[in-house]
Amino acid sequence: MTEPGPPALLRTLVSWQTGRVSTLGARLTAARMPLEARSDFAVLAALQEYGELSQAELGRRLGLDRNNVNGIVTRLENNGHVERRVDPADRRRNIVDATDAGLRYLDDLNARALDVQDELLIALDPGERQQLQALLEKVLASHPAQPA
Amino acid sequence: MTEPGPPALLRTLVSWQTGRVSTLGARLTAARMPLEARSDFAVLAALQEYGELSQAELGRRLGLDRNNVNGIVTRLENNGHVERRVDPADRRRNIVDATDAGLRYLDDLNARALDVQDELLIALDPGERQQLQALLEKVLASHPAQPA
DNA sequence: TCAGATACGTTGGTTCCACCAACATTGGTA
DNA sequence: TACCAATGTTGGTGGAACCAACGTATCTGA
Repeated sequence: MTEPGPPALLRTLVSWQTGRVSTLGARLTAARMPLEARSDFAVLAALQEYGELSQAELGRRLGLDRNNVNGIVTRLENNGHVERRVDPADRRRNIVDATDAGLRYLDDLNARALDVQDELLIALDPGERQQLQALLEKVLASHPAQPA
Repeated sequence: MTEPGPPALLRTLVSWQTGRVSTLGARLTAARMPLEARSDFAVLAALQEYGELSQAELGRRLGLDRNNVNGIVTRLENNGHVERRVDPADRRRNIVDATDAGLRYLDDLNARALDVQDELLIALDPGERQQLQALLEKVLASHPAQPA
């Protein structure tokens, strides 16, 4: 029987592998929530951990560029998950802060994200999951998160 | 000074990490070749390793759906990297095969892909790279490559 | 045998995301 | 003061994963 696996040139290419795993994650995510919720999750997680931030700073911390941050924040604002106001100390900036509803929304999204994670990594034992996460973190830490 | 790192909720989420690493890989790739070459690379790698395949089988082995395979094969055909003919044994199928020029193109793309890989994984020693690759492979192997 | 289900390729369209370009406003600096 | 940099905003491009529908060809089972 023909093994329908990917060719070796791809199987050994981390940049290809991560793309596939990421797509798998998106697919599992889509089964539980609208796909756009992933951006919401990232922004709300940053606001929860760091408190209020400007849009540009959100972009820098999350690796998103400021064009996209704008759209995400607008969506969150329309849904009451976030408040946006001009920074009186620097009127170029918009200060973004999570609302209570936003934090509840975050908790919900986080629970679903952990479910996805479990399903995605079903083949790995806890030690391997920890290893994988640490290696990916190391890779990311070595590259500046460029966009602003 | 404020550490501009991503929040812990994301840093520990493999599905988010892989997305970021994949984006980094795409960025490094884009610096060396047109982005669309990544699809070309995948298809040509499969043809080199397995020989001629139908479009549907290409999709199954690579995890692409047949709509996108069609576009990629058309592009490769227009550039003389691939030949496409109807399977006489099953006239529903198109048999796709790499040309000599296509295989040379593949070698070129592969060399660049390995350069990208080196730059992407600069923070990992050879043992860690091997570990990361093996863990990702294990994750992928546990999930059926769905599209056709 | 033949009628229905299935597989394949193709076209056309949607959504998400990364990215680029340009602009007005505001703040910092030489 | 004159210049430059940062910010938010709008509008647009391209890649990739999807979904829907269609015609053609093959297979299956009644």
